[in-house]
Amino acid sequence: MTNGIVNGAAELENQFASLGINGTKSAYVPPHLRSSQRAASSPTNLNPIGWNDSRTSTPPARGGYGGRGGYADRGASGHYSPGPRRTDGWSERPQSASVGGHPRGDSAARETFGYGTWRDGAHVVGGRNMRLEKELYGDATDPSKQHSGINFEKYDDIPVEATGAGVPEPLNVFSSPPLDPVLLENIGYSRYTTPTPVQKYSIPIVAAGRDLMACAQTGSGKTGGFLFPILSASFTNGPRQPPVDTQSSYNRTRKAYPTALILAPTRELVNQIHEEARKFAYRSWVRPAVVYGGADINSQLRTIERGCDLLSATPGRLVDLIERGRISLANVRYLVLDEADRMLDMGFEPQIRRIVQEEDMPGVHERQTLMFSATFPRDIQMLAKDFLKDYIFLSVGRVGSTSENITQKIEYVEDHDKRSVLLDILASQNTGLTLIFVETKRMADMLSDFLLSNSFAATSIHGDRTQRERETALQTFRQGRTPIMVATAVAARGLDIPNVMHVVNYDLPSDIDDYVHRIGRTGRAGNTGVSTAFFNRGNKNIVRDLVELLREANQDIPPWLETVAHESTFGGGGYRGRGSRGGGGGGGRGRGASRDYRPSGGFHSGPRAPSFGGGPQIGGGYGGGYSGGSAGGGQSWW
DNA sequence: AAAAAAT
Repeated sequence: MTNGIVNGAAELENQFASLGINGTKSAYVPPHLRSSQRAASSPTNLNPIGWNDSRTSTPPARGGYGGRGGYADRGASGHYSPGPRRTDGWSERPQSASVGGHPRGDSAARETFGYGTWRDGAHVVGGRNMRLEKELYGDATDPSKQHSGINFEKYDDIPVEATGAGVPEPLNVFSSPPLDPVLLENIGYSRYTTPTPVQKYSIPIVAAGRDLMACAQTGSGKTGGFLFPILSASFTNGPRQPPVDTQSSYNRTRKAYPTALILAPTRELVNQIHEEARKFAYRSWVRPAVVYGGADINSQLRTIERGCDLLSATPGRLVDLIERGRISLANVRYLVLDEADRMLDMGFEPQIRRIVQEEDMPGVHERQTLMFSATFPRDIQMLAKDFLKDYIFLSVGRVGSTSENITQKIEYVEDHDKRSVLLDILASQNTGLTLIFVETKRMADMLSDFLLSNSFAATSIHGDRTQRERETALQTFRQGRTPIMVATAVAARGLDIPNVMHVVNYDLPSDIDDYVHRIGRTGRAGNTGVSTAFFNRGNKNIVRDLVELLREANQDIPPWLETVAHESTFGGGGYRGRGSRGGGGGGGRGRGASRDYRPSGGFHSGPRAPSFGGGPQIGGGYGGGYSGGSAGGGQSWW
């Protein structure tokens, strides 16, 4: 219900207390008083040789931060917009600290306005910047900033299985160690109180230097699950020395050498990850950056010039920038593949393999690799085999559907009745955001036009809209200015939009995993949500999985739906398999496939991880049985 | 079949 969004300083204090920031001994010391202390007392060289970064050892080397207009020129949509125009174009040089003529162009000012640096083997933490804090974290009343970091009591029920050799103990509170104190503060500002199950495991796993393969859905806190340990280690270890690049001596343009690379399938998703990264990198030396297609490449080039330590990217644009010689992966120490199954579905495998295996990225033993995927079919297993080493497999139970905080309704609606039924639904509710999923881009346009013409403030998001339109749509939806958004699959996964009260599957997907992801846009952060699906004869292919899912989630199942499920199971027309990927063997099934196929440590085969959720597991469910197949003329119930 | 993603 109430998701515990905090208000006021008292509450914030509580949170700090629960974060262990007060420590066991002394009272809370405000960060701006602590930073000098820390810098002074921090051990001079914790790091292996080669981690000291010449770029940051002289203050102006990262030029541009003070010289730009500061943070204000980051658009409200969250991505960087071009800073004030420079007359000298690209040729900003270290000594031109005052380039742009901004009054805050000196290094001291730079470090006190929310940005830290790394100097002489020590982390020099930046001072607080209230304006930036408000932008990053909002305040307790800003609904568009509310986040699922809060109120995770519900999440304690979510089963987690960690398998592999030497699984470290999970971490039950955010604490230092293992987390860097600066990160802990930022977690506090973000009003995260308790690690989610995936974070409880991923933090110690990554902190121990291990690779990770995690089957977890969005809403499980997996973004924090990889950002926290990566940023924490980065804060502590400092930057890496960029390799000597022969080009740079005669090339005026600088090349970016990120130490962490995060790949994700959609532009909005990388943007969202980037925004999270900005929150947690606050006041540290780490400069998060983001690149994706559809946006002006030149402004992206300028922003990565200003710092690109943790890069979130869609594969296509990243390859482009590598080809242009503007990004090198030689310094990558952490690689994250988010929504890996989705990326393969979208045909990114060649580009991903190119990025990971055919460019200058360090090999699997020289980096840490984390893969996140909702499912673990054969092709993801292959990817894991190639990209990971001796990884720990983490399986996190389904969040949205099994935790029962989403009420799922299935309505029988013929196609030609959908519009009017939708109007009825929208008219009968008055608060919260409604997200409507359709199958085609054309339908998304048509439906949002229709809603607008019926005086509903609606917008739409799909791949044929310009990136600017997409971002505007998302923004106005988040803010509640257009509380209805019609979306295609582009918005099905990963997007974290607080306060989505209702998800309408105007068109049902044919893949149950897509359905799970879609309804997972509501009921987040322990809130309750409602989902309504319009079902008709065109959706027979999902009915069996759907009924099974509803049953698992203790939802009411309309009797007619049971009938359809029964008919489609035994009456022929059996829907086989799940689309393109996977192929048989161990992996085929969506939910059943999210398990470690490796044996304990060695390399025999056979599933090992205990299962949860009660669904059929590998080899069960679909495999045998009714292979009768699609022909079998069995007539359906209608 | 559609969607997404580099131009």
